[in-house]
Amino acid sequence: MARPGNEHPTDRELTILNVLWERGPSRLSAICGALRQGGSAAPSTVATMLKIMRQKGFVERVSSDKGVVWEARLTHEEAGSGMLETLMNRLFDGSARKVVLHLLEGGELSRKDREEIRRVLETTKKAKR
Amino acid sequence: MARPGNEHPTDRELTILNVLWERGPSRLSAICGALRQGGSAAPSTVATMLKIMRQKGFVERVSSDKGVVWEARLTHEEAGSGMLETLMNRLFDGSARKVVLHLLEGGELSRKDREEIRRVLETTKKAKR
DNA sequence: CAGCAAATTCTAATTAATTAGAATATTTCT
DNA sequence: AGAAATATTCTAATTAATTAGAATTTGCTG
Repeated sequence: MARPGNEHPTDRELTILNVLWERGPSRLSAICGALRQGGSAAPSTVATMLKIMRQKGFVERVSSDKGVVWEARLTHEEAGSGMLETLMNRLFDGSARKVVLHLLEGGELSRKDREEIRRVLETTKKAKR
Repeated sequence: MARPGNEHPTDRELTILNVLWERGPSRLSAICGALRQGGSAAPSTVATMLKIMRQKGFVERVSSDKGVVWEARLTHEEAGSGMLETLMNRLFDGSARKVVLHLLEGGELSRKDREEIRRVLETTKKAKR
């Protein structure tokens, strides 16, 4: 047996997905253009990547009237939830509480951020569950 | 050029690190034993993995009086912070706030968890920053 | 101490991920 | 249309990650 392949997008794949999430369905050239900001990205490289991502179901290839466009099938939301959950399980005992506390103690939240969090906590206080 | 290699431990590497974090410095056999719960783990496989992880600086090989033991050099804390930060940057605009809100809204926190979070928010309210 | 058992290292095979040059197809401009 | 520019696909090379069989070393037992 050899490596099993990741269920989540890789780091490079994410850079491509990010473009699609931001700009919506795009043609290859547009993706390459967007990626050029911040490093190299030969068109053929991106194309190969898209092919593989397509096999994984992360993106879809759609032939519109004006050539081929690529669109994300995996949503930003799904990717975020999935990857955060995996990380949570692997490094935070599967506890969302631990993740939150880690962030709170990490000092990466401004006063305003904390305000907002408190507000959300209040709002959902009486919610079910 | 080809793949650049990940700065963070891979999923499999994390399973090994988790053992070391839980049990402290361990010999290969102990690691294999711990991994056996939950899938395969040929000793030679784990050994190869440790060798690579050593090159990456994730673990250290220490010859004690009673044979070789392996210990984690990368701490649980470091791995958690680093990986969470990378994920945050890639999928949450680098915003800890967004991660927290995502978790709050995901409904994965019990009433008790939310209590604790609120308490921590209070405590650090007047802190600097 | 010989012999068995457990532990460790050596060596190598397999697959995923990443990269891009060359070839081909398409569009655009004169 | 013909040439030039642009976009896309084909093909293949390179490296990381994962796996483990075989060989070797180390430790224990009778």
